[in-house]
Amino acid sequence: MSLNVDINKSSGIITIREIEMDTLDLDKTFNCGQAFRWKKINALPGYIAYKGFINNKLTIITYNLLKRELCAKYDGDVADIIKYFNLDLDYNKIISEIELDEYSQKAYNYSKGIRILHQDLWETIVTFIISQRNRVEKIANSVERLCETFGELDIILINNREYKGYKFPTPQEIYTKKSELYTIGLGYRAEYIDRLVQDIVEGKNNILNTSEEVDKITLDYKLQSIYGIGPKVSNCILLFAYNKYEAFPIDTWIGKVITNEFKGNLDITKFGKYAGIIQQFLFYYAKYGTV
DNA sequence: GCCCAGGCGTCCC
DNA sequence: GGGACGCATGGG
Repeated sequence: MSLNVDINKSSGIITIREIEMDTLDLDKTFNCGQAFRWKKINALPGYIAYKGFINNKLTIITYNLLKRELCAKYDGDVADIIKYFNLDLDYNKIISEIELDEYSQKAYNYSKGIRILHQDLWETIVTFIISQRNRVEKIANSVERLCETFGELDIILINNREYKGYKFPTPQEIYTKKSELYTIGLGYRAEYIDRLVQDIVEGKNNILNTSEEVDKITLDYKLQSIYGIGPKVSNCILLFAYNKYEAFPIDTWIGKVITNEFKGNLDITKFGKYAGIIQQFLFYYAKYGTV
């Protein structure tokens, strides 16, 4: 599938045209619980705008509802934006090839517009370690404090207006003053991050050097051998960072869906190799769709 | 104050 | 290998 792309040389703004809301809805995609650092910012009428990070570079993303254009103020290549949003994946085609049961169909109708992002591995590992037994709103606060405490300030300029944000800290940046992990309200999860940071910096853990070509089983094993990462967090990392779409995280919400809607027995293989996308629809519908 | 959250490690059988 | 149980915080 070919994308209609344009780059404005003077402003450096990347525009990707003909992006439909029902295959990329920024509000749903950024707030569905897969990413925790995108913040909605003021925009002109007819636009949706967010501030966040892509490849750990401060980025402003806007969507023009009328023209159906996605814009990115991003210091890097167009390919990075396409990769981050997985824009080369045709969601309509993928969904049309899955036989949805009645409940999954309802979940899809409610959730369409969510795309699984292709997020930074290290950031995803840490944020989903923090996510365990936690609330989405609180996870975002914890991650933000982590970035403010250990990360580097990034600033970009659009029309003479400054936008600021703290980058996600590297393992080394955390390691150099890691005792502060215990002062920013992470609870018992601070120790998990502490040990992982130490193992990575001391060369005892090479998870950040693993290729995305490695198979899901091997990656899952490597992830779950990390102290503080179990099946659920591992599946989130496999899905949101490695984009292993067969990954199907089962959390409390999906657990409730399986119990209440599928009589305790859901065969996820019926969703095929993109089951993880359906999982996200089910999660979003269960959490937000049924008041 | 009490309850709970995109779970996991540790016992114990 | 499976089922209880405790777990640090902060927000409602």
